[in-house]
Order: sequence, then structure tokens, then C-alpha cells
Amino acid sequence: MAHTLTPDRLIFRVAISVPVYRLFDYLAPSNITLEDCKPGVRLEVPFGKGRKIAFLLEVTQHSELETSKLKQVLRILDDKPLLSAKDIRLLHWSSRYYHHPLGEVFSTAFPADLRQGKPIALTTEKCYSLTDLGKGLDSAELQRSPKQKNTLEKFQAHPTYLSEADLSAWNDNWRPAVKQLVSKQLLQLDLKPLKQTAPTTLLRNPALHCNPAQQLAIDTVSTNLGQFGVFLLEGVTGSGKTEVYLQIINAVLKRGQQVLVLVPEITLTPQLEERFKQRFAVNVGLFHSKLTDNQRQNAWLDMQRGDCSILLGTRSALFTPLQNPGLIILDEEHDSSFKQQEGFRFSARDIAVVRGKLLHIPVLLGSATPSLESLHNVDKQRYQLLHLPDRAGIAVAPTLQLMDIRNKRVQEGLSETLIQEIQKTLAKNEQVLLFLNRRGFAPTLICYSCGWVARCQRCDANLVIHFDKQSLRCHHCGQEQILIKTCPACKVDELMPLGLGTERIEKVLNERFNDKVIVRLDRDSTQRKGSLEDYLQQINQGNVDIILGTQMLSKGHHFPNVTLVAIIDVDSGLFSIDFHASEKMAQMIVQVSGRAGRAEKPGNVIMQTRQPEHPLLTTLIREGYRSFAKTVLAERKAASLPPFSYQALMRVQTSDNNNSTFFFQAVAILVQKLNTGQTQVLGPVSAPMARRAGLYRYQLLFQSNKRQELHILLNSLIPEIAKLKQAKKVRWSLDVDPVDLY
DNA sequence: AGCACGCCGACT
DNA sequence: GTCGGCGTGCTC
Repeated sequence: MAHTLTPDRLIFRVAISVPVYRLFDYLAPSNITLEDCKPGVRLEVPFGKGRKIAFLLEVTQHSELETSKLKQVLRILDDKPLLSAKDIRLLHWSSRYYHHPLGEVFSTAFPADLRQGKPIALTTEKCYSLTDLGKGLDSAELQRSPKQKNTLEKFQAHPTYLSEADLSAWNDNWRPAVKQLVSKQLLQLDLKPLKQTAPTTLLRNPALHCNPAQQLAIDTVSTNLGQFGVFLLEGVTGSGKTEVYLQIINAVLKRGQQVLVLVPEITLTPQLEERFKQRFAVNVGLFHSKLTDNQRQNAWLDMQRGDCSILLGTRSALFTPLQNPGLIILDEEHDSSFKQQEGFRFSARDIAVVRGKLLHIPVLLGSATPSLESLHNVDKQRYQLLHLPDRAGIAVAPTLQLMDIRNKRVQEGLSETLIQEIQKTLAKNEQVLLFLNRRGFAPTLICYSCGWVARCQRCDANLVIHFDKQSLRCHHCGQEQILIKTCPACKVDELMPLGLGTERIEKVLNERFNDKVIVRLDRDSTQRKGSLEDYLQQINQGNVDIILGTQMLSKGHHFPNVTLVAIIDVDSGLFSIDFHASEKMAQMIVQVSGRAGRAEKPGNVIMQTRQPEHPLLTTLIREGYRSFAKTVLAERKAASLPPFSYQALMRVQTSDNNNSTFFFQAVAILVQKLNTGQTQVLGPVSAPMARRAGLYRYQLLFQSNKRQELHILLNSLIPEIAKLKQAKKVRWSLDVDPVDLY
């Protein structure tokens, strides 16, 4: 216990960002008081040859190691922890749940500079308020400086705080005559600690009128502020989900609390940011990987100090500390981008719920196509469902139809009937959107003479033809080579592209609709920075007739003039070995469909299929997503698959198959010893793609009907596996609640 | 993850 | 005779 500690021989137990499960003990710095020993503070410690940043976890007087073996902490970097006690508990929980080293979990909670030990230079005393600054300025002084006057007025309208660096940059722009005056103001402010002035009004614009379902959702969450609860807001595209978010956020802001808003992709941030800034007169912070380290750190600290009221970010923003937390919103909660797919493989959605519970605040999950896990949690009454059944305004839901293309004339993937539908739509001066989730020209290059197929040297995969770049590319390891014309096996010039990619569809469309403007949106066509935005602008200005693209199209963007959506190949999601595939397919179909008929024009969605009788497809088309979800959940229950059971997937990669054999033999012995419960251990088996980037890949699946049992096994097993000498010759990782089983 | 130690091939 | 390859092992 802390009060029994005597400062003469204190030991700091710390976590360091290295991939080991063990913690490290250090001698406390000399001349410290117990006051200095606050768990969570960052430390600088000697580690191996160099120095590292460590996080203080515990102060004790006992170590497994002899005192003489312990090194001393070099310095304490923070006078108080940057994270709250509850957030520190959240990190401990995350480390245990995902079986990931605590030091690395702590690291992911901090922006890069703070993780590397940067002291916090930006103390409140060093911040300047331009609002205050402006008060001392006579606007007459600025008559001949319209630019500065303009900026000043902008800052006066919305309180914004600047760092010293920002301010000096700003200062350089003044005319010398004004500069002197400004400098005088700065000196005064420097002595004054900054405190956030509460805006006189939070709302910049009056709220929109809501329909009863929206109002019920708003009221339900708003009356539950200040306590934990998870709400699943199910609203089809165009049902006014964002307006519900905005009005609930308003209720949180009125309480003087902050809101954390998470979205799956960076591309979704600008629209939401714009909505927030239009509506609220508060500071909105951004946090995602396209920002600079500095921008991220500023947003992080702004939230930590309470200088910002809303943080909008991606998965990486999840752990941002909140001075006064009020609500977590996670939009498009079904999206698998919320699951980190390497290193610390956490689900931002699931940790957000745990965080809400620890902080005693509501968590609002939103989606038009909720994940089966969340719907199951509604069934179990763990989440409360808020349903927005109607499209807001006069927009009508699109009609969905399957187009049987068996025994039909299909030209490069497009059936004659589909082409006629496209023509009809274009004739009405409306836009068409075509969806195909495969980029490149064709996924296979085959020799019609001898049957040779272009394969990747390093992966068990075919090379994809990219006609634009005259190359053959592996989409799994990135390897690229020149597109060949002659078969290397039989030397005959009969190499043919087999299958469909977006480039090929684009070519057909250009031939069939040569007087129309066609835009292709995929990773290849939008590599140049800003090109996606340019295309979207062209589309929304009505300069484009046909939009063609990959899943990039299915997320967030609105195409009000699109009235025909065609999904060129809907069958690929039906026969995957991954049980998640049908769920993802349905979500994709509904999300893509949501792009059509947003305005007053009704939309039509055509799905080309060779499986028109497939029960999952017909259920989705005839009865909608919820019926589909119910059917698939029943199947999952019958098969004891998640969410009716709990999984953890161990992945192994090695260049030498013997090493993985030895590794799995050693693991099997440990499992036999430690698995006292009912956890099933399935495998090891080769991964669906057995070789990738030159490495052989295997997986071992742990599955249990009781989450607790699975974790009891993993708790004892993982540290033992980490100690195996066979484990050092392979690359292994554990994925708790995997969403991709490849 | 870094970073050193350590034991085998082509070079001044 | 050395420089350096990356296999192995450790970090309080």
C-alpha cells in the first residue's frame, strides 16, 4: 500500500514500448517524494544501450531482481499523468483483452512526440488568445490592413487559441506600425494564464426540424447523458442520422462536456467537420493519420486540457484523453476499418464501449447496416436500438432487383439488359453508378495456347493486369513487372485477359458510350493527392454521366443525381470460406444502394448475378437488411460461430516450413497442459493464401462458447508461447475477435 | 523493436 | 589476415 512506502528504497515498475510481455523495474530517481510517484507519468529510463520512454505503473519496494541489477530512472517527464486514472485502467484492460504488451498499448494512446518523450512545452501560460488581443486594438489602426483586419475579426467571432509559434507567424504579417502595438499586447498576455471563455452561444445555426423517429432518438440519448449506455442508431442512408448526432452533441455541449466522434475513414472527416463547424460555435479538433505529428499533438492536448469540445477522428483517436467527457459517437460502426489489422489488433468499436462504461458516459453507434455483433447485443438487451426507418425529406428508398445473367449475352461483364438500363437513365439526363470491387484490367492473364497463367513469384496469387500502366501487379505483395505479350511457356502470342476489373469496364463503357463522360474511382485512379476531391466535385456539378469504381464509392459520398446503381458482380461474396463474407456483402450492397436516389429522384439498383435463387440474396432483396441479418444470425447460432462463440486467431509466418512445424508442436504441448476448459483449438492449417510475400502462413484458431474461458486459456498460454525458443524463429501474432480470417 | 555478440565467406 | 553477413538473445 502506498502509505506504507518509505522513500529511501522505492522501485518503479514501468511499461516500455517493446514487444515483450514483461514489465521492468527501476530504482526511483534520488531525492523524490511520494508526491512525485504518480502512476501514468512518463519517465526517461536507461534501457539496454540507450534510453527509452517508460510509463510508470506502480511504485513498490520489492523486485524479483536484486537491487544491484536495477538501473535508476533518469528523470520524470510529467508532473502529473497526461491520462486520467480511468483511461489508464482502460489501457490495462485493452492490454489484457487483446493479449498485447502493455508498453505498446500505452504507446498507441499517445501522439508520436509525446510517445518519444517530448516535454509539454505548450503550457496554458504560453497560449495566446487573439480574442483578448483584438480587444486592445483600435480597428482604425487596421484600416489599411484589410487582411489582418479580416483575420482578427474572424478570431474575435470564434475564440481560438494560438501557440507561440502560430502567433509569431501571425505577427510577421503585420505592417511595422501595427506590429509595435501587437507586441505590447503580447507581453501583457504572456503573464496571464489562459482560461477558456465559454462561448455565449453554442449554436451557430438553428437545428433542423426532425421527424418523430429522429426526435425519439435524440431524446432517448439526451436524457441518458451522464451515465453509461450503448445506443445503436440504425438509420438508412438519408434518414438524417447526422442531424441526430448534431442535436445530441448540442445537449452534451450544453452540459459543458466534450464529444469524441470516430469515423472509419479519413475521407469521411471533411463533411462531418464542416457540419460541426456550421452548427456549433465551439472548437473542433481533428485527429487522423493524414495530419502532421504536430497537428495531432495539438488536437490531443486541446482535448486533454478542455480547450476543444469536439474531436473528430479515426480509430487512432480512440484513446485521446478528455478533460470532461460526455459522449462517444462511432459512425458506420459495422465498418471493419475500426479493427486495427496489425500490431495491437484492437477494435475501436469494442474499446469505445468499454471506455464509455469506465467514464460513465453514453456510447452512440450508428449505421445503416449494423454489424451482426451489435444487433445481437440489441437482442441481448445490452444495447438499446434507435431506429430511423424513413428517409428524411421527400427522398424515396431505392428499389433493388437481381438481374439473372445466366445464359445471357454478356459483353465484358455488362449484360445487354443492363446496357439498355444505362442508356435509358442517361437519356433522362441522370447519372449512373457502376460498382465492381476489383481494380485493374483483369485479375488473370492466361495463355489460350497452353494454359499458362501469370502467377506471383512470392505469393499464392495471380498477377493482375494493369493495362493503363502496361504492367502485371500482385495486389498482395506489391510486386510489379512489365506486361508481356508472348507466353513464356510456349512462346505463342495468345495471352488473354480473363475476368473483370474496373479498367476493363471503363474500356467497354468508353466504347459503348463514347459521347458520355465516364469517371473511374479506385485506388489507382485517385493516387494523386486531391484527385478524389476533384472527381467528386465534377460528379456533383453534373459534369459526369457514368461513375465507375470500387468500394471507395460505397462510403459516405452522396451522389444526388445518381438514379441507377449497378453492382456488376454480386456473387463473389457468397462462397467465401470466411464466415464474415456474406455479412460484408450485404452491408456493401446496402451501402452502395444508398448512393442512389438521395434527392427527389427515386433510385434503382440492379445486381447482376448467376445465383438469382441464393437464399441470402433473395432475403436481402425481398425483406431487407434486418431480415437478412436475422437469417445469418440464426445460421451463426446453429454453427456456434461468433457472436455466439468467441474466437482468437493465432497467425504464423515463416520462410522455413520446419520452423512453423516445430513451433506448432511446442504450442500443442502447452495447449494440452493449459487447456482445462472447453476451448476448442482448431488447426493449425494453412492460411487461405498459403504463401504471401515469400512467407508461408499458417493459423491456429481458438474458439469457445464462453468468452471468459477463452481468455483464461490465453492468459496462461500466451506468456508461455512468448517464452518458447521455437517462437523466436517464426513471426507469430494473436488476433482476438478476428474479422478477417485470411 | 533495436542492438550487440558471434561464427563463416570475399576482399585489401 | 580483416569486413560483414544476419542468426540468436537480451533489455530492469
